[in-house]
Amino acid sequence: MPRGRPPAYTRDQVVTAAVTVADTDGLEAVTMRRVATEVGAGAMSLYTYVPDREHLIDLMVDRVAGEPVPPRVTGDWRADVLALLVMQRDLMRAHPWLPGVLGGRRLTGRNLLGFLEHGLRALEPAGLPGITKMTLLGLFTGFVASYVTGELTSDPALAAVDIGAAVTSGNFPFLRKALIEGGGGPLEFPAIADWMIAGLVEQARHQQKAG
Amino acid sequence: MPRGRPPAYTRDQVVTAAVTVADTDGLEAVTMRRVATEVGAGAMSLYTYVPDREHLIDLMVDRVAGEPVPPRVTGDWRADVLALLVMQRDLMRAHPWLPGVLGGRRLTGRNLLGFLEHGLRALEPAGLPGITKMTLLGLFTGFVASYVTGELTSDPALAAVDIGAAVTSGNFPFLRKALIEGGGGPLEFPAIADWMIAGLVEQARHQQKAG
DNA sequence: AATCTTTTTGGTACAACGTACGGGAAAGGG
DNA sequence: CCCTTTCCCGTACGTTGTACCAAAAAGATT
Repeated sequence: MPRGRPPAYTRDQVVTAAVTVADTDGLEAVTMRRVATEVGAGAMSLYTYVPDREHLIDLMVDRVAGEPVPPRVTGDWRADVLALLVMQRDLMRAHPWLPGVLGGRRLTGRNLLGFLEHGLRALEPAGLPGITKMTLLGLFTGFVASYVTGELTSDPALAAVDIGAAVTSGNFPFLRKALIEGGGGPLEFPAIADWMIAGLVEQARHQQKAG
Repeated sequence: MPRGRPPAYTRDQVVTAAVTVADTDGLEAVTMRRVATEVGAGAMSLYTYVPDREHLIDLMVDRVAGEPVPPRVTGDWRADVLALLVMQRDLMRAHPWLPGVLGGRRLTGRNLLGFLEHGLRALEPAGLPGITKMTLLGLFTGFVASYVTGELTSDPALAAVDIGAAVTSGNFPFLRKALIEGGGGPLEFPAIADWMIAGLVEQARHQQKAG
């Protein structure tokens, strides 16, 4: 039987509140005080459930990583990995703060490790060293993150450019032309993701043979 | 002739100091007070040269983007873009804070626009709509950033995983196997970057035809 | 020469942040 | 009934970005 005063909240509540705040008001709104208020607790009470803010973000990542149910692995590694990346993309679009916190983050938590496990299982038939498979999965996820970041900035490149400066001065003729001319819808994610998967795996095989 | 009290410092000095601080102590060490101290000015004096910290980071990005001299465009778009990406990678390794701040940032500044211009010029012979070219360049840069982030975390995947938890519990057999088995050197950047460039451009062409 | 106008300097100050500290509260075990 | 353990959370401190303003330093004007 547990001794001492029983907890009034749970770690899950805290993480859930943090994710909700991040989803609605962005990651910078995830302050200890704000999350505590959302939970209904005092600010310092959070530290019973979480060692610090950085760790809380780790938990947020692992939380949302547990939302989607990964599709069955069929044995067709190319299709299986593609399905995984499509899932990752959907996840990042549902939680726009996710791509931004993924870089360089330590992989902790059951769900995140589960993601990795699933990817490794999907890549198994491709026949590569384990470390190489992990490297590839990291590259894939990074690619998805940067693709989604582009998507979320609403119009990948156009909106991100200080158009006035570019077009006014005559110093950027190609940029000027690219901005003026229209055409060319957005690149479809599944197609380019599929290409990436096949291409990088093939590359890894080549380098394996050569090295 | 300029009226009023003459400035004691320059915007360039401020940005240089900020970049130096970021290079040596990381981006989180780039505080207004710290940069001001480095310059030799009072903290609030920085606001004469820079509207706020976020803008200062924009300027830092544009500053380092002006360091390398882009190689000549030869007309072989595949090789030209590859040279550009190799240059980007070197730049990010020299300034490890760079990959982390690139996501979703507005493209401002002569040097950054120059980068884009150079990429567009290199991609010109590939024959694609301007917007598509810009989207591709964004994807390329994102890929380089995530590759370098993996590199800088010292061992792409291995170090990033909480090994103990994975191997101890029997829940992650594939992960366990991947961690135990050795082999497979790191993927060589130029090779996979080259593959990406060729593959994505080809994909974009296909989608252009279909759409 | 004296004053006015314009611009930069940097000290003071404030709100918001993460979080260390510690006293009080709430439970079970003796 | 008290002791031990655990949790709650108010107070407080150091650090952050930056608003505000008086003082300083220059050219322009009289």
